Amino acid sequence: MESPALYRTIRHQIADKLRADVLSGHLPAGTQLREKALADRFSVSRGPIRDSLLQLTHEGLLVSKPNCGVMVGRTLCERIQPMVVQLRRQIEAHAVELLFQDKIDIVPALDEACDQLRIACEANDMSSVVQYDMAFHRCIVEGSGGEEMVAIWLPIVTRMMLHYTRHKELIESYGEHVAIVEAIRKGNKKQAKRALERNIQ
Amino acid sequence: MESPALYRTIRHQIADKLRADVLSGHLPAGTQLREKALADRFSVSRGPIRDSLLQLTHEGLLVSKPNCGVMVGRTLCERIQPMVVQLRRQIEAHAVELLFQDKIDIVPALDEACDQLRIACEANDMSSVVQYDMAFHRCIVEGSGGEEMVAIWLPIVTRMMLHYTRHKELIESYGEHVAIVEAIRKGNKKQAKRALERNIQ
DNA sequence: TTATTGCATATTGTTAACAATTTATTATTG
DNA sequence: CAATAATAAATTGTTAACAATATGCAATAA
Repeated sequence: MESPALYRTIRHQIADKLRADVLSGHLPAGTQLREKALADRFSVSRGPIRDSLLQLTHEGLLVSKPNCGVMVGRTLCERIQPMVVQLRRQIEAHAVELLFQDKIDIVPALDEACDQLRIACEANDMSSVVQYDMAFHRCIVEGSGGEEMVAIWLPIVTRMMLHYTRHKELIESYGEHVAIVEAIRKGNKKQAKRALERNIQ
Repeated sequence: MESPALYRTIRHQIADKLRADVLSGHLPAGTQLREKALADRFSVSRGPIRDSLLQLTHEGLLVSKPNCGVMVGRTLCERIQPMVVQLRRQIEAHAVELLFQDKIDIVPALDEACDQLRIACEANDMSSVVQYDMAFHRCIVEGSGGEEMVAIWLPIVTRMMLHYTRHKELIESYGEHVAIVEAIRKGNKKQAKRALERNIQ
């Protein structure tokens, strides 16, 4: 899900763990997170914990109140939800456009993400499902537009992923992603965009 | 530019000052920022400085390399620039749609922002120009979709604002914003969207 | 009984010292 | 002289203690 060079800093590892906990629904909306408790749990001091909480707050998973700490954010406001879906579709469609335009091959990376997604789906491991679902789409965005494009895409997709309960059967999600990678493999741009649009809702 | 309750935490004040320095071009791209130097300059310890740098890194103004510190980011990659402009136009157009739909009145706030923008333009104070230009558009976005919409909009507009050198004459920028607020005041939705689109490029 | 005030507790904000890592310099060797 | 290795300086990462702020509870008054 992250850069190839494995995490160096503690804050990244902690942020990843907390992110998975929030996105998988293991930490319900409204849950208060205490710095001291987290510091004890991860066996570090409050410094790196604060860094992680600050990061997740910026990602939109946590909401902060000065001097009062942070809590897990609520699901995306319905008022702007349609616009958010539209923006994400547009970004990823544009990403596909760039990939085809510059003949960038990300199929191996997508296959890898798909495999991990399938394993997570079969194991009913929500935390991993969310992680690899995002990793799949991140491949597309990062491959086409680099970190700068990811930075714009991330706050949007993160908020959409807050409480991932769209699919009755997780394996359906896997199928949708297979369809996307197959279209890209065939070089069928239009079909790839359609498959993406179907997956993003 | 921020919430009505004036800043309580040091990191917010420092982040605001540094943000203005970067966006106005006072700190050129590639400039290395040292925690110790900033701590001395603002007469605080490195703790709040680190928080501020982390925040600005997430906003896209700074780029970080672990164990090596942060530096001022480069201007937006041309490859994705057209998409970014398109996304921002779409967000703010949607914001106008919501404002009209729910009859939310933000004209007084826009007038206020316009006044401050005019003063900054006349004084040729780039730092303030950028600040109040963003504040103007933030009124529209926050008024229609709240903090959640701002969080999605901010990474986009921040990257567009990196090195604000579009206008030969700053006062032209002021005029464009007056046109926007006048259209909204008249209740002319279409004209408001057109004026926004002209301003966003 | 209900609301309010004051106090005790808990939590975050800040600081300064220490540890680990990176960068720059200098010495050494082919 | 060029390239490399060892060393020194500077910088970031982390920790723990202290200060400021907010929360919860009990005592008091209306």
